[in-house]
Formats: sequence, structure tokens, C-alpha cells
Amino acid sequence: MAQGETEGPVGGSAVVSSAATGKDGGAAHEVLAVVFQIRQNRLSVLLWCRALPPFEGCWALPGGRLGATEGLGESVRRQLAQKVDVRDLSHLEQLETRGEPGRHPGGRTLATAYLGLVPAGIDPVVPHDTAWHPAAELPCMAFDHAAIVGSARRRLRAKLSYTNIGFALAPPEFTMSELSRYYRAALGHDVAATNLRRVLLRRGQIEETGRSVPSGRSGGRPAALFRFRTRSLEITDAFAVLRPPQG
Amino acid sequence: MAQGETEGPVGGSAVVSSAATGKDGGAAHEVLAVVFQIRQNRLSVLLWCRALPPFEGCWALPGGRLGATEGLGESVRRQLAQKVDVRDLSHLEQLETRGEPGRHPGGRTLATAYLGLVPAGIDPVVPHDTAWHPAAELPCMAFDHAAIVGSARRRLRAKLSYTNIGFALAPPEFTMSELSRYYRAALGHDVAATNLRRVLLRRGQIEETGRSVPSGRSGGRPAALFRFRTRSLEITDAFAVLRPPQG
DNA sequence: TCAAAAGTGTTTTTCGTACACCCATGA
DNA sequence: TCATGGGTGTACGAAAAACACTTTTGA
Repeated sequence: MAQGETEGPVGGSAVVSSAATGKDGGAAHEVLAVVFQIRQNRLSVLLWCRALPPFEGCWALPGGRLGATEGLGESVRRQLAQKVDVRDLSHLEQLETRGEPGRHPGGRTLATAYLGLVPAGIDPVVPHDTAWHPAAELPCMAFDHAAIVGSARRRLRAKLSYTNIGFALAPPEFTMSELSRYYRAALGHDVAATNLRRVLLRRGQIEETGRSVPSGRSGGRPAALFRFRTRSLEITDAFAVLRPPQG
Repeated sequence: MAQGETEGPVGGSAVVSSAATGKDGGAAHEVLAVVFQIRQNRLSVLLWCRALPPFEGCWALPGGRLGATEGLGESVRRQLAQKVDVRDLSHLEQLETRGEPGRHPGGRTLATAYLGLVPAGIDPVVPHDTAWHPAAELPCMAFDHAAIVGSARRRLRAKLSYTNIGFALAPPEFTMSELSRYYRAALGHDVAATNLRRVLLRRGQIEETGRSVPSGRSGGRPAALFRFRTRSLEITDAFAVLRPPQG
């Protein structure tokens, strides 16, 4: 329903695109968002199901036509808020722009894709035709959207290694074993909480809140609560290799 | 002269943009190229001087309007070949797309920027209004092009640390002291040839050709010639940090 | 034989992982 | 007091920078 509006620019764009690809050289331009959240220890992406051709029944990234007076990032935030009711983005960054002439059956359409992150633990209300899917098991995907999700996964994975982008995956406060599960889900491999703690502490990414969480029914030492020191993107380990002399 | 054609899309776009930003929502789309080459031990960027307002007398990145049937990368290569006669790109990759409504005084224009590299040692013939400028001392720059050059520098610098992108800066064969000068120019800090040699050899990026260069008039041991093992982009050191267990 | 430039051996440092061990809690 | 999960101390290995030393050439 909310997505019906997206049908125009994404699906039924024969009229629009013929105008847009006319002799003035302009092409239709849309923005797309790969919104990730860790849900049940899996990296998940927000998709909506197309009701009309092309790609009827397949899943697509949320997004839509770029407005005449808005910036690209601005447009992504607007469309996520309007169409899938997501307003809790902890991070948003541009991924890539795709413009192959054949990428869109309905006519020439350029798409600028963004990577958006929602912290774990919250559950935004989304429309009925919209759902979270594990990024590792994508359903039938429309257009080139599967490839775009792949780009987003690689970007997130890389940035976890040299920035503090974990702040955007984690809730405001967390235990180290929780955080290591988020990292495991996003990286796709095991992450030992004990070492993650020291790495992120040494890099100054996280700090103790002083509080702790009582141990569960099966006992165990209470877990200390941590938070990220800053909640905006910073490069914390600019490269272990080829660094300037004198450390 | 060759750049005069670029005046249309970049400068005198009042008519075009009014059509492009009309109620169909399309906007003008251009591609831009940040073409780097190491020249006289300095990282240099190819710019052309604007003859007409806006930004008359300032320098701009080469590029122009995206054609109706061409892909983005394809368009960059075409425009570089046609307008500045550069056909020797050793590497080309997409950087970012800028679409702030106010970025272009003549009307709404989206720009997708690319990073292009030309190997050191060749000297492409460029039009008379086009020149190489040190990336560290940019002249008066049109639009947001100075910021785009900054993005390109950061991208190149980062990729030198974990990919084999040096292949695109160096000529087919080179001595280690030459290569260390290219790295120094691109990274902005000293790079010891002796360590660079071992790092790149360990990573399998370079190999000896078996030949060597006779020493100069002041003597010295002849330098061995090296080449990059592959001349397409590869990630050679996927991350020293947060790597999967079992090394 | 000396200066200059290239190349090698070795040391030091940093960083991340692995692993053993200790701590705090609930039943 | 025992199982359970959290936290600390330490060892190990990889990788890069620093630096002393050797090699190979021209004059």
C-alpha cells in the first residue's frame, strides 16, 4: 500500500522514462536504501514485495524517485520515513550509483544506493508488504537489487574493521557478548567477546558505563554494560599497513 | 576548444536544466573524472580552465552530460577520450554522486564522479585549455570540484594500503626507488624503498623481471626491474584487523 | 679506492588471536 | 559447592618499520 507510490517511478515508468530519456538527455533518477539491522543474530535487510510487473512477486529495496528540490541523502531519509516508516537510522552513507542502460526494463533509470543502519533491539513498524530478510538468504530480487545488497554487505564488513561503525548496529548500551554477536552476524565469522573488548577499548571506541546486567537464571558473573564513545562515524584505525614513519 | 562542448552541460545549462527539473522529476546528469597521474614526483590532477561563466577562469574536472544510451563508466571513458584525449587509463572506478540542489548555479545537476589513473611516464597530449595541477595545490576550482578531488585523494590513499592499485600509478616496469617515489607522492609521506619492496613482494603484488637498469653517472649498484604481477585491481591484504579465526 | 645507490639481515614494536586461569553469581 | 558465563593475564605469531651492514657499480 505504502509501496504503491513506488510503483510509479520503479515499475510503471514507461511514460516517465520516455520523457526523461528524451532529447534533453535527462534520465529518471531514483534513490534506493539497503537498510540493515541485526535481528535474531542475523544481518537482515528491509525489503518490500512488488505487487505489479515487472518482477511481480519479487522483492525490492525501498526507495523511489528523487524529488526536484531535495538532496540524495535527504531523499533517502524522506522515502524511508514516508514509505516504510523507518525514522531510526543510526547511520546513512552513499554506496554507489548504477546506470547501465539495461538495468531497468521500464526505461533508463539511474539509481543511487545508500547503506542505512538501524540499531538492534528496536522493532520499527513497517507496512504489511514490507519485511526483513536475512541478507545471507535473499528471496527473488527485482532489478539489480541483489547485487546492491552485496555491495552493502561488503561495505559494512570492511568498515567494521577500521571504523567505529559498530555504534550504528548496537543499541545505546550493551554487554560485550551481545556486541560480539552483532559483529559475528555482520562479519559472517566468529568474534571472541574477550578480544573484541580489548580491541575496541584500545581503539577508544567503547567505554564502560559503570553499570552491569544481573546474571540470568543459570547464574554467571554479571556482565558490564558498555557504550560507544561517539555515535558518528570515525576512522579509528586508519591502516595498519603503510602508515607514516615515526608511528 | 575541445572543452567548449562541455560548456553546454556544465555552464550554460539554464534551458536544459529547466527542462530537466520540470514536473517529470528528471534532473540533468553529468559524469566527472578525477584523473590522477604522478608527474615530477607529485600527484597531479587533470583540469580544464573554464572560459565562460559561471566560474569563468576557474578550473573544472573533465566530464559532461551522460549520453542517453551509455553506462556511467562508459560515458567517462568516452568523454575523456573525446574531450581531453586521454585513452590510457590504467584504472577507473566510481567515487561518489553529488546531488545537492544548490551545487550547480545553472540548475539542478547530478554528478557522478570517477577516479581515473594514468601510469607515470607517459605524457598524453591534452588540449590547450587543459593542464595538470598538483593535487596538493589546487587552483581556483569550479562548483564542488575541489571537494571531489579531495574524495579521490582519500580513496587512492586508502586503496594503496590494502590493494595492488599501485599497478595503475607505475609504468609496466620500474625500479623500487621509482616505485617508492610514486607511493610517496600519492600517500603524502615518506616510503622507504627497502621496506616497500618486502611488503609488496610478501603480498605477491610485484615480481622481478630479471633485468636491471645500469647505474647512473654517479655510480651505484644497478637497480633491478620489477613489474606488478596483475594489472587489474585486487585486494591483497583484506584486513589486518578483525580477521577470521585460524589466521 | 671511494662515493653512491641498491639490496639483505636483524631488531624492535605493534597488534590481534589463542588460551589458560580467575571472578562473581544463581541454584 | 558447582555449573555458568564474564573478565584478566599471558603467550604466540604476523607484519611492518627502523637501521646497520653488505653488494655492485662508475669515476
